[in-house]
Amino acid sequence: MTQLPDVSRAPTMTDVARVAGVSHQTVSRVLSDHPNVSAKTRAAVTQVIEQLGYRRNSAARALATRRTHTLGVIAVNTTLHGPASTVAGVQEAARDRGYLTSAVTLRTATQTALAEAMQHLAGWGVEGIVAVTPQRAAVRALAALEAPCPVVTVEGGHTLDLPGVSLDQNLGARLITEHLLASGHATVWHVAGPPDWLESEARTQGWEEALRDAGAEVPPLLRGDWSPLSGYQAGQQLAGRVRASRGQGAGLTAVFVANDQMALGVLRALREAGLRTPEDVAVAGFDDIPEAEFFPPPLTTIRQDFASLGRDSIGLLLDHIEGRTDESTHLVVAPELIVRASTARRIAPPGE
Amino acid sequence: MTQLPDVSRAPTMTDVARVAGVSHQTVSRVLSDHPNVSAKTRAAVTQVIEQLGYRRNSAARALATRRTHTLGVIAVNTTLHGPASTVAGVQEAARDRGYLTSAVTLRTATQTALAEAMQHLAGWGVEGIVAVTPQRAAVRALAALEAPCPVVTVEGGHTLDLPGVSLDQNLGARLITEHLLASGHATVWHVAGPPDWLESEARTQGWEEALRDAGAEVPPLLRGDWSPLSGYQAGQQLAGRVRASRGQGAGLTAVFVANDQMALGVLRALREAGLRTPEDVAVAGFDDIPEAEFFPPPLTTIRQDFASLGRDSIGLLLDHIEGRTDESTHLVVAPELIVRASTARRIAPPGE
DNA sequence: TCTGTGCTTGTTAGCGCTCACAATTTTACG
DNA sequence: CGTAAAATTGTGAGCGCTAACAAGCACAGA
Repeated sequence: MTQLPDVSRAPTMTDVARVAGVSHQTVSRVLSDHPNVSAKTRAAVTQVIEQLGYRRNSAARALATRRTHTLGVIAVNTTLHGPASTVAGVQEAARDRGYLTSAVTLRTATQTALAEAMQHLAGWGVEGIVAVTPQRAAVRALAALEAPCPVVTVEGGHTLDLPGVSLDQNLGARLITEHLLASGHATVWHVAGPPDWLESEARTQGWEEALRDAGAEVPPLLRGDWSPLSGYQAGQQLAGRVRASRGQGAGLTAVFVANDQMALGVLRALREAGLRTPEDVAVAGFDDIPEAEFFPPPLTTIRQDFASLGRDSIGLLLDHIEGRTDESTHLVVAPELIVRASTARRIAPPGE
Repeated sequence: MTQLPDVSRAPTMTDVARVAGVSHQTVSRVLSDHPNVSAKTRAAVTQVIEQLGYRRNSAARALATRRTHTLGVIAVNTTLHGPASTVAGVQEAARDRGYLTSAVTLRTATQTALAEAMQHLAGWGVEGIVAVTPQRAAVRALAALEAPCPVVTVEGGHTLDLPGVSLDQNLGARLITEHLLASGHATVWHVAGPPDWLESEARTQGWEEALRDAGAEVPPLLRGDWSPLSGYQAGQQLAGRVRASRGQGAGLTAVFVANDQMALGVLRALREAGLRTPEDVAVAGFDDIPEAEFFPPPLTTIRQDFASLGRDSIGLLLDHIEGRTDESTHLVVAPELIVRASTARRIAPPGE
């Protein structure tokens, strides 16, 4: 019934104020939940806002407050499960905290590409950047760059003094290894990921430490490149060793594979070699990809909580932006061991 | 040597103007490549911009031009290869065209979730939205919503009158099917994806059409859910049929699987059943995921050019935003057949 | 020399919002 | 009741930029 202002463009705060019979500032107060507004006024304004379909202009707001409330995400390889989930987690967390995120996906993390991505984001006035950079080279390139805003890494390790958050890969590997040792295996073999990846290195380290702590023999390392094929090839080598090691001291009865995809390849190679899992060789993975539960047999693995990884990275970033902390902090998220059929307990260790 | 203005905050256009001895408007002209600026002035201004490290304030620009140059992306299931690549393609294309993108990832494409995502994006004044919604239900929900800006769908089919762009799934399926028929197979079996997915339906349709056009028998349909496990199960059924159909008219010698992941499962089931690929049964997939080339054997499949899918969707969206077209258009991207070892030509069709 | 045309530059007024402050009303309490 | 304190509301300026217009200048042709 009230007369509407010009329909040709989106209503402004002043339009709302005029219709509600208050000042534009009062409208602003209502919108930002300022305490000193009477309930009656607040209700009236809210009603007019609804009625006009008013929506705050974020550009004007950003100009006046000098805050864009926008964050940038730089990620490499977002087509893989891990990075893709992490980016999704970051975006969700940022959205919950009232920030807009914009993601830039890089094919390769060269310094040039990283610099360009930063320029792009800086041009839009992002207040902070989350960099999902699991490779050592990428983190190094990132650290060398002078950023126009705070930068937080995810899965970037804590070798350099960039603040960041990562999963406790080391602990995850220990959990897996200890679980296998506790299940009655004399030692645990390991198929690692590529050397430049921080995740890969930490998992290898955790595995080795767990073995040493338990006084178990440390078998030679096999290496893959995260792909199922490389796991398959490693699996073939392992199958050969199983036969060779039969009846000897610490036989090959358990394998910790650095990710689930490679584990898939290992499982298949073992199966083709006539070895049963877990009866002959127990196999564990890392990541808990959605398919892992349906592997033959269902895979024991480490679950990574990407949502909380995202939440923590955003929390850390906002701490820096809003000046709650100056030091470069490093948060670590605890992983969770998921035990499935591929590592069922050995009832009676045979032939030892 | 020139005196720098207050360092405590980022330099503004006026700062640049003062140092360069021109008006702020001239600086603005240089920045927006306006033709009527003398070479000398342009050079001087450019140099000062460099020197001060000046960067245009996008919020102020957006406020003055009433253009945010921001686009939204709404996607479901971005942890899968297809959607993840598509989103990356969209983001890259938008960036090339000078737009900022912000992505919202949904777990499930309910109408509520879609509406919330739109509200979020609308709050930041996005000028358009790209929705990556491969499920029929999601497109329907989207069409029912009244959007605050132009919306373009990717892989949303052209059933409803939303403009969009999609891969020619039908053609892809035909290419695969015709390739198999041309290789000497009497007919081609099919493992389809879940029924609610538009991609799945179009692939099934293309397969069926190609068979009918060639006058080939249309075998019963098997169905999976995109996962390797479901492919494995379908593969087991297929293996059973192979034995049953030996020596009969149109035997089971070729299978078109609706995506590469399921094809992986099929390959394994066939292998376990003692059947060789491609000698006994040829297998083809769809998507060309990075692993497909390394499957045992390397998989014949359909490559989807996600980058051009992204580029086209952004092109279409900007056409709508900038008023170059009013009608809802639907673009279709042609797929590419990648022939690999899994469908090697049959030299002499045995036993027929 | 004068006028007209095109090129180059400067001036002014907002875009829609928030901040700091001022003005007004209400409430509290001696 | 009166007055101080608190709560509520309004006013003006300005965030950094672009659009529209105005002004200055050089150069051509009459």
